[in-house]
Amino acid sequence: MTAPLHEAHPAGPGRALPDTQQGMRRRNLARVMHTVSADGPLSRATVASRIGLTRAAVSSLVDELIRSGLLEELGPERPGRVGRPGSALAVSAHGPAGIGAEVGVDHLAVCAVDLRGQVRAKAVRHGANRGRSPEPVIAELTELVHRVVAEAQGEGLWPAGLAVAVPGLVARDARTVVRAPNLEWHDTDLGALLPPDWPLTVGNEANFGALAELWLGEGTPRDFLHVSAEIGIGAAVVVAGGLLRGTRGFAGELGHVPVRPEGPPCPCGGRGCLEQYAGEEAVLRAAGLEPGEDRVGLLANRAADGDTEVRRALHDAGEALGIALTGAVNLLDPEGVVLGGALAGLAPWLLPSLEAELARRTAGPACPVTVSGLGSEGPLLGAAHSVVRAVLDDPAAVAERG
Amino acid sequence: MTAPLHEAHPAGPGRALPDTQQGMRRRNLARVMHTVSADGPLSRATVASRIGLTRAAVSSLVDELIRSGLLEELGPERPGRVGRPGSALAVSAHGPAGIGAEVGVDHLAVCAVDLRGQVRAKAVRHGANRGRSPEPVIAELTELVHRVVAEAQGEGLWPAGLAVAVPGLVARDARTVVRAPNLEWHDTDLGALLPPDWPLTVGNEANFGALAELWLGEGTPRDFLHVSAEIGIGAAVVVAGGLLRGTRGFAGELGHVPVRPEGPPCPCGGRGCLEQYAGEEAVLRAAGLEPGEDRVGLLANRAADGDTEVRRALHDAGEALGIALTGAVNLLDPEGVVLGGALAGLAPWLLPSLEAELARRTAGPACPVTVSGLGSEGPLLGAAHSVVRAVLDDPAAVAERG
DNA sequence: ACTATTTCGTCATGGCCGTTTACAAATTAG
DNA sequence: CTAATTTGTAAACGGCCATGACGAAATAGT
Repeated sequence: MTAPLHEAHPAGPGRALPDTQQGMRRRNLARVMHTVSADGPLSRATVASRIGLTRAAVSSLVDELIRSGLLEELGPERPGRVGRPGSALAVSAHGPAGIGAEVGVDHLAVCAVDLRGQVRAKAVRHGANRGRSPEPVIAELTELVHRVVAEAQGEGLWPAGLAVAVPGLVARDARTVVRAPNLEWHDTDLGALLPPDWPLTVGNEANFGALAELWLGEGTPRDFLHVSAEIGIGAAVVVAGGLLRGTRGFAGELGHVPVRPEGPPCPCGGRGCLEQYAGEEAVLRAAGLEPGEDRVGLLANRAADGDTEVRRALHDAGEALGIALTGAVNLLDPEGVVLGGALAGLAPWLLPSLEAELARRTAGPACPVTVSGLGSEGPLLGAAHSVVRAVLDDPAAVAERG
Repeated sequence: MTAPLHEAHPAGPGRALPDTQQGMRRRNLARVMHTVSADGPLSRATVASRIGLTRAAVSSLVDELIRSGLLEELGPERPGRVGRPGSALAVSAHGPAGIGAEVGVDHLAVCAVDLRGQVRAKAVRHGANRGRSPEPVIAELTELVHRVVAEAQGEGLWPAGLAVAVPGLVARDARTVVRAPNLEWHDTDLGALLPPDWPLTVGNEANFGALAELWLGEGTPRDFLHVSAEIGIGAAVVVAGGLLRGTRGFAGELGHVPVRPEGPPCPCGGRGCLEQYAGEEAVLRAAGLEPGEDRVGLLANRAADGDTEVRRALHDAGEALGIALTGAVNLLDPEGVVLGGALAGLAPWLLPSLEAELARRTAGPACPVTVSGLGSEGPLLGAAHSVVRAVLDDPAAVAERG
């Protein structure tokens, strides 16, 4: 019953439901959930006027949602205005929870997020996973999932689904990891390894990071480009509040956009790809550093210390990013560009040259570039929230499992 | 009541309607129209099973559509199978018609297309429009519209709306031409100049061309990139069967994607933009030709004659296109790339180098590049069909006007 | 303090719409 | 010529939202 991640939100809540009365009911349940979730505690009357139904209809919908444990009645509102005060409704803090998991290159993490968006349980396990075979890694992850679920259940929550963020390309079935270079995994079906019988979604780390930015970022627009560097350089394209995945699920490969057509050869077969200028390896080499643990932190420290070689390397990387982004911005006309993942930490030294290139090459006002405020938690939160969004999108489907 | 063109189709038929019983009815009317329109004559029972409603419900919907003149009963189907034969339904050939218009640099054209997609009336007027002020041009266009509408009415059709394709950027209101360099028009509100009281949509020529490709092309995928060169070089991005317009409506500016970051300066402010290598002016200069009338035809003729200078110019342009498209393909992972407009006619000499670059720079199988079969009629047909699609998307809205 | 006013939530009624069930019509298979 | 199958329609049914009325709970005015 879990729709592919990328199709969960292109046209708003629950658009895949049939056009029969039951489908209408389910869509309206979803609209109530979305409205209450988005705009805090709300009275039935307010919800009614926002979504264009009558108070009576909303009353009936709310009753059903309360019976299912998805909505809670908080009690009478503070009056303020004339008239009988409404009864404040909020999304339940004791209903379903979204379980998010992340397979990082050197850590595993799992968390549970309730419908209000609060992280209610979390478990992390450090240790390098590069080169380990999938089975033991997933076994460890499964153990963390069980621990987090137990903790969440202690608070009255129950798991509505699991979403796993991995640093690699994921097939459109949202279960199979096609290629994860930094883990050295190929064509691995995580669905067979992960035990839960509740809905499972596997997705690309950068994509979940972009969704976190969309759902959690302050003032994030509904059309933007999210650029992150973990495995090479990836961009997630968000259009109309939904992720653009591409025909094969490979959209957003910004790392292989040509920056200088006759530049250094790239493993992809091309020449002068962005990764040859702004990829982790390229930047470390240009900065005169050896690859090793926590390379990004090292770069940031050296740059902060005023290391000219490192600063020059980051300056040049920003320039290349600016050139590649100029192409992307011309093509997509997004409302903004967000730097996330490792790029966020290096932004102070990347941004000047990046923005200069972008401004220089754009006719009108340049596309604003901002830095993600979610730190390294983006993908994990995005994964957990994707499950929560699925509940909001079709509350009727999940209510049956309560 | 006319939705902006680009939002007419992102999520299928009539998705903006309210979730009330009447909205449900309207959406189901739309689904019946779309089904019958797409898959030829169909019986009520077949339609019912395709869209997942019961025969009784479809009967009622079809009755309403027949009464409105949007559907026609063709008579009993040829039996073939056991059981009572169904009664074939087809979209009406005597109902509403979409009026499409095109303001070209050296011609004006108007046509009427019926719900079946047939061109039923057409009028063209040759003559250069470059530099003329909008008023007299629009007056001439209006006269052509009246003539075509009269002809269509003679065949029992009535106009359901007008869509105008212009070679320039159009504001999101779908009425105002922000900038049309080849016409030398700026900030012109065509809505004020065009008389019809039926719905009006003004759109970019390249976008309408891409929609024509989407709706009329043989085997055109639902996710593709349509590249055309009339004013500079424009690309239309089609995602999930809908046009991607961008925040300001400027998406698809492929012409200003950087190809060689330190190449020749471009009026846009950048350097080495695609237009500096594959733009009309650049190609003519490289080929050693003077700008003048029918420049594209001249290029094609010379190339066909084996003029080495021209062939080299086109080879180089194809190379630059290939580089720019590599970036776009990496970013969007489309199912294919379609060359339209003037590029279609020059394809034989552009394609080899274009495809070579694309293949060289892509890891997996290269994105297939095809050539539009619609010739120069794409934008005009796309405009007319956009009106037809609007009717299919909300038949109830248009039935009232019959 | 008391009344009028406003707003909220609910209930009963009604209308719209797709489903279910039943049936006549039209064809093929034997 | 009968049995089987499929189509289209009609009537009864049930679900769902709209409408209108009502009691409840607050404010505003006297």
